[in-house]
Amino acid sequence: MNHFFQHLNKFVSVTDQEFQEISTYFEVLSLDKKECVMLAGNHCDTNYFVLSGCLHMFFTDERGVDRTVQFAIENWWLTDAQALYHQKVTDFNIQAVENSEILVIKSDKERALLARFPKLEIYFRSIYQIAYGAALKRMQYIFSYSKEEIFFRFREEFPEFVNRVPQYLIATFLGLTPEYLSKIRAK
Amino acid sequence: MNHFFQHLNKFVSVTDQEFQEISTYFEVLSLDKKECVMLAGNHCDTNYFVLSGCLHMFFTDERGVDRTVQFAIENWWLTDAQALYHQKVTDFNIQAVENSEILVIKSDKERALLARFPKLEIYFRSIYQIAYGAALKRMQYIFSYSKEEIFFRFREEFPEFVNRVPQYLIATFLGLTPEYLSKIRAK
DNA sequence: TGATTTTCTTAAACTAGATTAATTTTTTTG
DNA sequence: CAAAAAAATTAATCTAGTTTAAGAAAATCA
Repeated sequence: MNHFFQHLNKFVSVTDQEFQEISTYFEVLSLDKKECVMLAGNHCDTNYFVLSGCLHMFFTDERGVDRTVQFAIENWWLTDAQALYHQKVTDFNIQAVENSEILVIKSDKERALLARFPKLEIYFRSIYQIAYGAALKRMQYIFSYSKEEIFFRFREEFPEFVNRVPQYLIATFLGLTPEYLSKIRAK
Repeated sequence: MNHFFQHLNKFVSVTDQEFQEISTYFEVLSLDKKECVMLAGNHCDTNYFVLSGCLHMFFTDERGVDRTVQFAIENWWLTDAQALYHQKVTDFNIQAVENSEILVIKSDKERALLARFPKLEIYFRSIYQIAYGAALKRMQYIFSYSKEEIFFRFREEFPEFVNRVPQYLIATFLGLTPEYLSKIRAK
């Protein structure tokens, strides 16, 4: 919970007292590795914040292969932003990569929270702006470089990450097969 | 300008009087086809809103090929969100695909605007949330389908768009070569 | 500790899509 | 309208990365 308080305060000023009230809008949840919090086919009305551990959001493609579209480690928010915004059914799953502690907030609570503390709009605007910028950067990588280069640049930039997460998840996140990733690493 | 007023009012309530004041933060700019408003290598401190026409944001990859990462038509915002947020140099260009009318706002003005009208945080949070959601959806498409399928699905979903924008721009946006796009269309 | 499950590796055959290069069609412009 | 520039097509060649299939290593669990 403390992580979240600190993260909030990077973007807006929140007093201890305010945070006391803010935290009543959330639930804390402990997840075991492989446990899921969001399932394809369900209505998406929840947003998740990672206190510790690691989650990933993935979907199952037409041939039955799981593809990770987003990882989230400490201090990251994760949800199907589109489905959440439009109150639609999602076709993504969110699953714990490691044992994790997360904050959970339903979208009606989130709306109430924002109404009660308008300055948190600034916080969420920043979060989404950063996430959107990162997504465009990722597009740029995918279009710019060969798969081999994408992997090496990714490992360069996020070494802790590559050590922490199973290789085959990294592979689908970067858009290559585990076999090919294994091959290019064997140099 | 009217387009912008209507777009704002889809997300927050803004009176005519308020809008009068809001509009003083913006500049209106007319662009000829092919004209650029953002250039790789420059500091990114501006955000753009398309009133009419069409822009695209692209970068030049290592081999000198231009790659579109984002289109923007009427009622879309466009900028390098990451560079804007961190006040960094951008490596994207923004160029008019057609003759266009756009709104321009510098980031210091944008900050001032948000300070003056806090409810606009809601507007921008929504904009970025939607854009982020769309970016993840696009990742999903790119990883799910063959390039051939990506094109046909894209054309299915945005037919006006495909008719309006040169094919070779669509091609780099979808991550395939103009030659291959031409080939798969020839069926 | 041994058994089971999960993750990673290796190698051969195959193909979607890139590359190259030349030509045609369409659009723009003076 | 003719000339130039921009956009689209075609076809042959080539390769980065996938697929398939099987085995090895590591991690988990009872």
